Amino acid sequence: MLELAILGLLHQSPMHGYELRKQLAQVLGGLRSISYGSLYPALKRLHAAGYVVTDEPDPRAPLPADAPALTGRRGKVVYTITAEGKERFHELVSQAGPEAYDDGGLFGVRLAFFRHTAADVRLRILEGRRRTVEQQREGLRASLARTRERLDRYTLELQRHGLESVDREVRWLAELIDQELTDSGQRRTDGPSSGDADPPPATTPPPPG
Amino acid sequence: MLELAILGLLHQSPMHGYELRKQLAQVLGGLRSISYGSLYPALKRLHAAGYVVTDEPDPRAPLPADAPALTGRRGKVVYTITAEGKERFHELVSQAGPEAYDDGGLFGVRLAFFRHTAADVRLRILEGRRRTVEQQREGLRASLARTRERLDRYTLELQRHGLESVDREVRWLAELIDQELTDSGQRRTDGPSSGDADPPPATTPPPPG
DNA sequence: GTTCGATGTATCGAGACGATACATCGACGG
DNA sequence: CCGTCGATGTATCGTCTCGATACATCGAAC
Repeated sequence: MLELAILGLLHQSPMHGYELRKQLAQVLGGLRSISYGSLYPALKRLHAAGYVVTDEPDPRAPLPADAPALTGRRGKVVYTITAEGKERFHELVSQAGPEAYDDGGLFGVRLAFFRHTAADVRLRILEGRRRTVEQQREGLRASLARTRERLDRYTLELQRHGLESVDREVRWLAELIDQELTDSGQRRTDGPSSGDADPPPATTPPPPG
Repeated sequence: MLELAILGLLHQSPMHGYELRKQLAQVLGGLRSISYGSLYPALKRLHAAGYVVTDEPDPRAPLPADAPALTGRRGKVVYTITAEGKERFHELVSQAGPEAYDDGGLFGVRLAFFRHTAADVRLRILEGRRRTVEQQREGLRASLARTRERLDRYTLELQRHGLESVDREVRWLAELIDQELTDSGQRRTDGPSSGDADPPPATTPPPPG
């Protein structure tokens, strides 16, 4: 999951780990943050896989009193995405299977980089996510109906609030899907409207008919 | 976190790991489930600490072709809470510090066992949680206001939905707090109403005055 | 009588987390 | 001129959780 997020951010511009973490927290909605204990190992993996390069030959060497005169040198490492990394990113961003939406966290990251995702893939992911969450909702509803008598007030409130959250997510997804359909419907009659979304990376499905 | 949940369930009746997992999923609201990879190690820890006992002398011994004739014996393990376990549970359930509400998951578990928690602790936890979530909300609001121009439609929607969720949680918590206050206010004029909540485990703060 | 799904215990490797250590930097005040 | 404070910055450690998986038993359905 981190892999996608990091590549996505580096896709825009090279960055330090520190900056990466801040942007990540921002993209993830401020709730989901990311710890260094996850970030640096992830960067190491990406580096080992050749998806990113660093501007320092070996960031590990602590320059052991050999060249202390060098002012600028103090371990800062800028990570830059490679061609392979970009390829990998587009590969990840084009996956439309259950792995893309079954987990809420990953889905969030996917959504955050939707402007790099083809329109048909976007639609399939949104609909998959909706199915998943709808099933959650039904399970929750059933469980609540079955046990509502035996539950004390607090557990009941907890379940009720959880159910409402899931319900809201379903409605939210429905809105997003509607927007997608509307957009792709009026694709040629009207220029795109909001934000800085890329000109859709092609692969747009033919308008219904 | 698991520790509290497991002890809380075993507090009601002894159980198998399997059953424990199902009940856990139910209590946790159906969204947050728990995997065996967490459950069994947790049980092992609790067993090592003396908080639970098993009905099998050593569940590890696979009876290696020694006594295969024994029909009933097939590794089922029933876990029962001990006196130390109950003590530990009440200790955990009485903590009112930030650790009780800063993490949403743990807070959910705490809420699920609120009927074992003293009224004043309940109130402090609810208010602590509200503060935490309110701060999250403000951070989110500020971040959204600061960056709303630069965000594409999808990221914007993501943030908006996240903010709304947090906002809803704040309102929900406010309702719960109101109920707590109302209840403790009319404590002697009216019998308790809903669910099977235990008669409050004492430690009720004296009515305001 | 056998195949199937629920029940049931258990471990493995991958990876995420919080805490923490360490180092540099600019700014602020004594 | 010095100290220290908070932001920036890299990195690791131990602990925990997860998903996947293996294995075994059981009742019922076919």
